[in-house]
Amino acid sequence: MISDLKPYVERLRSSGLRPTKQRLSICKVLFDRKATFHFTIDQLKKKIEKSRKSKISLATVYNTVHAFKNNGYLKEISLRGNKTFFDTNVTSHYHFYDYETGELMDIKNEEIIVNKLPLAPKGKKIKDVEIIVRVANNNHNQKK
Amino acid sequence: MISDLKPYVERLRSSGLRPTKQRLSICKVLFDRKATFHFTIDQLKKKIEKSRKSKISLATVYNTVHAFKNNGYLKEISLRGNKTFFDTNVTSHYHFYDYETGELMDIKNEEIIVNKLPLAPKGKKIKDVEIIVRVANNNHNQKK
DNA sequence: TTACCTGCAAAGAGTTTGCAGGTAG
DNA sequence: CTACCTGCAAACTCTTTGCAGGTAA
Repeated sequence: MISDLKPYVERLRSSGLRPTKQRLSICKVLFDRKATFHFTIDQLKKKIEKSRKSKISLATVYNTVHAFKNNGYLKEISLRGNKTFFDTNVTSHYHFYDYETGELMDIKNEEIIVNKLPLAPKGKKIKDVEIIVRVANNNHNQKK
Repeated sequence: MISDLKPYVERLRSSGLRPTKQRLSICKVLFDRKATFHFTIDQLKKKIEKSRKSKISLATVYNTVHAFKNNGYLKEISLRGNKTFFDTNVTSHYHFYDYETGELMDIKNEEIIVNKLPLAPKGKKIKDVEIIVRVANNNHNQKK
């Protein structure tokens, strides 16, 4: 019943982090899953605490998540508002964002076809293209 | 040399706001221009204060900007990080975002062609599609 | 005169940082 | 043993709110 921790240790090491108990609990919540996981730091912290049945320091969650992001194990998503969202799906894909629920959903890469992209400003290069498709119920009023 | 204030008064009234001196200075900075203006509240406040040569309350800038946004005179832009950006260009268009300078630039609507969009989740309707094309110098390292 | 507005300051929300005691290697 | 890590709390940044005095209609 003990899950194999080697891949987590490896991800931590390659991100420049020592594999500690706390960080292994973070990894379990992040990477031991089939479906994509979209989260804010706060949501992640609560999930980890439920999973390990004890508190974890916010600072530890922050530094681990940021190290994973900087090493390509997590993606940060652009959203309006002042919360930072992360995504365990680091492959190229886009998102639905639901106004009412605040939920993010993946859109498979092949479900959006972009046929023309602009030239980057001179001296610059395109690094990535992010697409957010905002959805709401038909009767939803987008104004606050 | 006195610019015609009528259109500003109208925008304010139609947003449910009384035309006060402070709000007219906000309008001048926002709408008396040819090129698109992308800004954070803080940048806008500084610009207004330079333009009118006296302080303006942050609360006034916030409530006016939010009223304009809710009435379709300003657009809010999705970006990573915890700052809220606004755009005076409310027509359909997309953005370049420069990693190095933190600058936003408009992309004309016709410079991106999207040929396929996913179906919205059932019961939902697509409200808008936001595209951010991130650019950087060729030698830029995206990691922090 | 009444309802709304301004400016200030305090309160909130999210994120980052500093440090003393603890742990991995 | 040394360097790194954890947990806590304080500090920061950005945004929102409450309120007393002021202004538009």
